[in-house]
Amino acid sequence: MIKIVIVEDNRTIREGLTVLINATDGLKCVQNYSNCEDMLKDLQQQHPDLILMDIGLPGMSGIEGIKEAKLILPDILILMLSVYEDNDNIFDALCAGACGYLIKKTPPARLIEAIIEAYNGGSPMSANIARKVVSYFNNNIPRSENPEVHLSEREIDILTNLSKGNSYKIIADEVCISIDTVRYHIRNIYKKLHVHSQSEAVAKAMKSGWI
Amino acid sequence: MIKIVIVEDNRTIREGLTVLINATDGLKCVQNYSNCEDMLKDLQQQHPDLILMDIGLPGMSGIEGIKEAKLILPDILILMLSVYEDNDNIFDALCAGACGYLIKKTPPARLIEAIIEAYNGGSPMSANIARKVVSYFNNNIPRSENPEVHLSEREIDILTNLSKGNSYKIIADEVCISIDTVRYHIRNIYKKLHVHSQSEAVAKAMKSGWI
DNA sequence: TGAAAAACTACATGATCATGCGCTTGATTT
DNA sequence: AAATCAAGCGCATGATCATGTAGTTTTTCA
Repeated sequence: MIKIVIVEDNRTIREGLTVLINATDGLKCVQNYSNCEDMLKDLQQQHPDLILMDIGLPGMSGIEGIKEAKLILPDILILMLSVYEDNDNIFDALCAGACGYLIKKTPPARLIEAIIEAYNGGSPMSANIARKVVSYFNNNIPRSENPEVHLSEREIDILTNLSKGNSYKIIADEVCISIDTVRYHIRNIYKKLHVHSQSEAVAKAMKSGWI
Repeated sequence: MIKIVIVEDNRTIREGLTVLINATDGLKCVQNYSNCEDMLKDLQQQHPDLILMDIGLPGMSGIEGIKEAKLILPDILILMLSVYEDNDNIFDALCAGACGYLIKKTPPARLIEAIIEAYNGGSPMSANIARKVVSYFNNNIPRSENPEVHLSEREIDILTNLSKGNSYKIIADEVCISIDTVRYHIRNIYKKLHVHSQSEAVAKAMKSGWI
């Protein structure tokens, strides 16, 4: 059961959303609010999984609300639901900690889908929102942690296996090479990453996004 | 009619995709290739709307291929179709000019949807790809999968030490407890996380944002 | 206050790891 | 054709780990 709270000043929309969510198996709207302040007061106690948040609100804006909510519950998922599609609002929301961004005319079925997607580790965005986010990368090149270090496919494969707790023997079987070759690759990984243990290698690889 | 070309070295996949696309109203695969070089030669003449591009290719990589293709047809839409889900490949692809990124196990129906979405100004991404892209903007700690699992300060301390490559002995000194106590804590960590090795524990802890 | 829970210490042992050295093979470069 | 290189394989060994059993001390809270 995914526990949801809604922050939306328009009563019709707010109540419509509540009904929609409660009509869906696996979702429950535990509370709805017309402003951030009231929501924040209850947040600790309600402990929802996800907040459906409007941006244009009386009092504290939705963007501010995200930041405050994240301070109280750092793992809370926040899905923006907004009429605005300008870059400023989109990027401010994402920077503040939103994990998805939908425009208000999103059809109900897609909205439900998006909530579930967010809960399962995704980042649902309306089509043109996603394009704007991707466009941020398209031209400029803000890459990256360790540009000169390059790990081969095999090496990434082996690191991934290590992160799953597989022993050399099991990795050898998994990847269909001998255990000594596993050792060979791990040696090279250690050299490239300047580490001397599995855990350190896995940690570094994860931090750099290789696995 | 959306004109598509495919670049994919695996013949089975390539032909499967071609059949899938041609079986869909409004889509047409005008040509398919097993490598970027051949595709680039024809690109000007074929003038497709969208390229479905693999990353791991013999010869020029998919990433390089994007850049070259964009030089020839700056408005071409490029949808990556890759087994890789690491940040390097994702962001390199997006920076090079891809407008979407799907993992290879995407079901056919979703793939068709994604092509149409891309054509209509969207940026289709597989769920966890989208999350990684969004995470670039927020310092979002990925939500812990097991909210009820609680690690003590000591345990997090020790996990952090492991991720830095410290041995039990060194951790013992660092934290000022005996090496057997280090073992004791690590046992408990393993139990809580249901793992049986340092690497797996570190991987899980990082994924859950504990360290 | 007294019992339970959490934290810590200790010892033992088979399994696994980190790393040194050396070999083969096929692909790429010169 | 020789040289270089990446990938794979093999052996050896001291170090380190994973886990079982068994205690003690400290904290917590009913």
